[in-house]
Amino acid sequence: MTSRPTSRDVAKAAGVSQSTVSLVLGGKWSGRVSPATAAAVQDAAERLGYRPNRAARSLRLGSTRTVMLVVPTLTAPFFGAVYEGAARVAAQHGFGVVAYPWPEHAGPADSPFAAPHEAIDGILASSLAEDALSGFAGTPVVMLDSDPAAEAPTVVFGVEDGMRVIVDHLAGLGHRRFGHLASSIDQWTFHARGRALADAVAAVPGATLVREDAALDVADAKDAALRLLGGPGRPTALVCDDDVMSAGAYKAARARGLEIPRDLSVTGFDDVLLAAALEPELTTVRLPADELGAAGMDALLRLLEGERPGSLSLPGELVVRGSTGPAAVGAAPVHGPLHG
Amino acid sequence: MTSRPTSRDVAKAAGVSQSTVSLVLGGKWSGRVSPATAAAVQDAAERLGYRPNRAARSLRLGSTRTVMLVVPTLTAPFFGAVYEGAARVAAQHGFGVVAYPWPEHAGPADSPFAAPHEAIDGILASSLAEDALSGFAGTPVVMLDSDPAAEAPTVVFGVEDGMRVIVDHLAGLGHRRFGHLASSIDQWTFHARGRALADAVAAVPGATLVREDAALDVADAKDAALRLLGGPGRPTALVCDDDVMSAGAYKAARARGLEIPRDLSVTGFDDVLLAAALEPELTTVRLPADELGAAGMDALLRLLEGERPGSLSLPGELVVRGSTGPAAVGAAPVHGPLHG
DNA sequence: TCGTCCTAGTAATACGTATGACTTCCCCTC
DNA sequence: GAGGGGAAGTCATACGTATTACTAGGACGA
Repeated sequence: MTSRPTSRDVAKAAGVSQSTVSLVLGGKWSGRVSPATAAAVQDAAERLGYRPNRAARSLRLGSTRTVMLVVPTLTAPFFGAVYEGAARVAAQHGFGVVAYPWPEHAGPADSPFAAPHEAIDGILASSLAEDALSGFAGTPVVMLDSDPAAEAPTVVFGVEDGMRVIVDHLAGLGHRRFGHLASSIDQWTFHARGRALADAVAAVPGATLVREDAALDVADAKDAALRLLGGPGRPTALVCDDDVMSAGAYKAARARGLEIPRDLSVTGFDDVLLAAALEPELTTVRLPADELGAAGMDALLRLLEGERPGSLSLPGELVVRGSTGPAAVGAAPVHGPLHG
Repeated sequence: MTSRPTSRDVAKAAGVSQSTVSLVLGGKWSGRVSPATAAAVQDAAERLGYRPNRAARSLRLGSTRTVMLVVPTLTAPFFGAVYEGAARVAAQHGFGVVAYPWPEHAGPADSPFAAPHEAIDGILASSLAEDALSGFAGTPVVMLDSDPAAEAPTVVFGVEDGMRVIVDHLAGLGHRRFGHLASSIDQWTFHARGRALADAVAAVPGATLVREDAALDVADAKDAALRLLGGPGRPTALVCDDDVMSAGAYKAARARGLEIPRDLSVTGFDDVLLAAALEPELTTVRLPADELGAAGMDALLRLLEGERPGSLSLPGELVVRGSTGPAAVGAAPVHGPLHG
């Protein structure tokens, strides 16, 4: 036999009918098939190296046991980790995951990838506006790192806590003048980070916050950071929307002759590989991307089974490294402490 | 109608038989169906939003039009880019790509991902030993960045050229004492890089090469680099097996009080985001990972159509940035220039 | 001894598509 | 007017599975 064996081949080998094979291998034979026969079937299946044909099974069951993961890109390690977390959980339930990189600026028709409407049971979409998925109406969706106000169940990071813990850390080091190197990307994640930072700074008596927006790349972030560090009364701490922007902040600091962390503290967000590669190593908030993927897949599988999973928030963790230090004394605000 | 329309629904709406719908939508109706009927069918399909059921089609055709991409991980941007390149080409031919992260040290059974033997038409495997794919015998395979001596068709980078161009660049700057910060990973890619570097250095009159092995992470690379920079007659140029290791080299240089590129030149390999984030920015060889994926997928699709694609080598490109400079005079070999 | 229930299985069918074999119908030629 | 042949479709079937409805044969109680 040159092609793959079917359940009928197994049946013939075991001397039973195809139905029996299906019953046994489906695990639903309690009281329907004798243990001896079941064992014979399993033995035959093993011997022939039988694997159920997935297409046939999908056709019969009306379910592909495949889930689509939509991400802006896979070239960012963050989303790679999301994929791996999601795929791990999916595999435990016999589901496969097909990744679908989809730049946020692209419309539904722009995607170079053929939309596999028909081949999936559900969608896990990361960092995307919900309406980008029009055209998939009717397919169960779970959104990751997106506006929790959306209709679909959502899994996000606890950005508020993350920013608060950063600001607390910096405030504890004496910082009062904060700069925000913000992403100009129109995405819920970054809006949330901006709001969270503003709130956290507002909770620190006497603290000020200035903000510059930039694209998510090193060169552009450097330019924005240069502006932040330009005038008098410059910030003593730069809070960046993500680690890559921090690299730009580093370059700007060097260009201005500022030494990190002596003259300037810098923080990131995400804790990707880059964070530990920088000099000095970057203080940042670690976001467990794989857990995001795993939790999202968990929610999606629940949704597929008819449950209605609630939205969820995952905590980040502050990782203190070498890029943050005490605020220079001379850099403190001239006026004394306010509001006690 | 709440569930998705089938070809039979379209047939009813267009007033024809299901066969006709299949013929028209399959595009094989030249001389079998009148243009008017064909138009009516297409119109009805459009109106109902008909999409062929992929499972049924797969079952009928015996082909899933899905290809598996096996990579060590997706958390490395390099492999994310490979995926995107492969998926782009696949989509143009109506194929989907399911990624399958598989750490090289894991055996076939160790993978947390259920092996979808039955659901794929072919395999694109990156940075893997060929025998890791036992158990997929009979499935067409194309190997990426792997030993071209393998049975399967292969697409690799022209590592020899890459290393030669690095060494030429450095030799042109006066360097003669080279250090190799090598990956300890037992993988064809890195063996090839080691050989290529040795050959390139051997071609430079009076040049020497010392080597240290390390894991592919910043901390371990730093330790190895410290050893390389330890003794007298230390290398004036450090050639690293990849960009991440270069970050370790930077840290070691700083620890030794060496300034890059004044006291020490450093080069990387791959040109990932990190390369441009380092200070100074890293001179490296850019490997077009997406082209690797695209070329590999192209070869695989050919293979699936019965052709026998040959192996292919893709050129890298030297990107000169700030981490390489003239060899310090005092560091030059004591004997004068040889061979003009 | 007959009806009933349980056990251990089998037969038949449907999922939605693609395609080879057929069927009409009509035009054309001799 | 008989026959050939092309155009335009339709019929029937198979892909491999999961599951529902059915059956054969005992065992058992009354």
